[in-house]
Amino acid sequence: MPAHAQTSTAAIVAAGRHLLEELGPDALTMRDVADMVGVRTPSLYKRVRSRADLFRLILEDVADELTVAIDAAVSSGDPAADLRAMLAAYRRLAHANPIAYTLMYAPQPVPGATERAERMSATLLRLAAELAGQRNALPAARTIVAWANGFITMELAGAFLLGGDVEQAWEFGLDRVLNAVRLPPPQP
Amino acid sequence: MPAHAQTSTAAIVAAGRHLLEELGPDALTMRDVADMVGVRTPSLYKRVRSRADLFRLILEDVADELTVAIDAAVSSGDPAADLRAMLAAYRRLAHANPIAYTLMYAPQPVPGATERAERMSATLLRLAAELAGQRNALPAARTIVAWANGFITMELAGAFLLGGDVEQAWEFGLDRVLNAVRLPPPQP
DNA sequence: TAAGCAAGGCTACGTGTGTTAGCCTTGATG
DNA sequence: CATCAAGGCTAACACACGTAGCCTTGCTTA
Repeated sequence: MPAHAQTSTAAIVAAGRHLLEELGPDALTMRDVADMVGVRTPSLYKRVRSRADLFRLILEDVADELTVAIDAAVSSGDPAADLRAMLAAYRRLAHANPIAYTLMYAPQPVPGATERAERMSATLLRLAAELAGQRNALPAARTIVAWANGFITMELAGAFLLGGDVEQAWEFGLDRVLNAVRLPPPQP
Repeated sequence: MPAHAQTSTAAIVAAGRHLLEELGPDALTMRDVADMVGVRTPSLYKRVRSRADLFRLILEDVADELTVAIDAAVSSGDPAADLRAMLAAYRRLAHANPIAYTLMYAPQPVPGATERAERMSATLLRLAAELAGQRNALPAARTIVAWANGFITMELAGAFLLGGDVEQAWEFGLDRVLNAVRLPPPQP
């Protein structure tokens, strides 16, 4: 290796993540990232293809953390309890990285989304199968994750504006949704 | 009134909406909007404060359509049936305007979101109260709309990658969630 | 009817950002 | 010791948003 590298892809991604969460997507400029890691702007392009690519790397980084946190939260063996712990961990990380989280479900999905989704889905699918039966595992998992994702997205967007206790609404929804997917289909 | 206006705020918003849905947020440039409505770029600033303001106007426009579509869908008098129709209309409009829809729950919420949310919530809250009782109306409404929003967000982002029938998953979740919010709390 | 006036176009320009081209230093390697 | 490429750098381009300030137009009113 020639001359000592003054930065690294990891440092660039970390700086980008910091700027993104601290000041929002528009404030994530190549200039400011370069300042943070101690090089001039064009040097970033030795590590990162483009600004869009940097966004992709940042979201991958957060997605990786999400996967790890989710898997670490599962332990008890009881599917309902495990799902509660998993979704709590999911929500906690989303709160810690609100902007990146929201961007993960933005239009123009980034390449590599498929693999990411599969990694994140494995544990969920297993638990959903235990809870709702193999036959309904996929729709049950989709119902659960749709509810959780929707709830978190809305609270992060500040869409829960009518007062009331948001925490209570989370518990309410969690109880009801987990219960609902394991019941037989309702009668009209 | 002096010299004939060659464009209008409505035309600008319509052009912006079209560009946004057709080519994505990055392609929504003031230049292209101006071309579409037949004026030069700086003339847009007589009607619109900034590009961010144009985004705001576009999202308001879509939100208004959403509100109208939702209210028009409610008719039968049966709360469950009305909710099904309402959510179907909601989803249909989201599919017709996927990028704008996703942007509505993006970071950095736009001003005016409060009023929008209240307008959109009125019907939902009434139906939720009929279905789940006055006491649980708010958390029930939040559970329903969180599920629907999450489901739609994920399918628009292409996050349902594991195959299976997405339509069936929608029906599955809809049945289960509507049923769940009117039941008494589950026993552990 | 003629003068005034402001809405709403326009051109020209400044600033900031992403990105590329191409050079130079550096230190590990044969 | 000579080579060589990784990884810095400066310079410059393209293009976007946004502002300044002018000019035309046609309604309004004395």
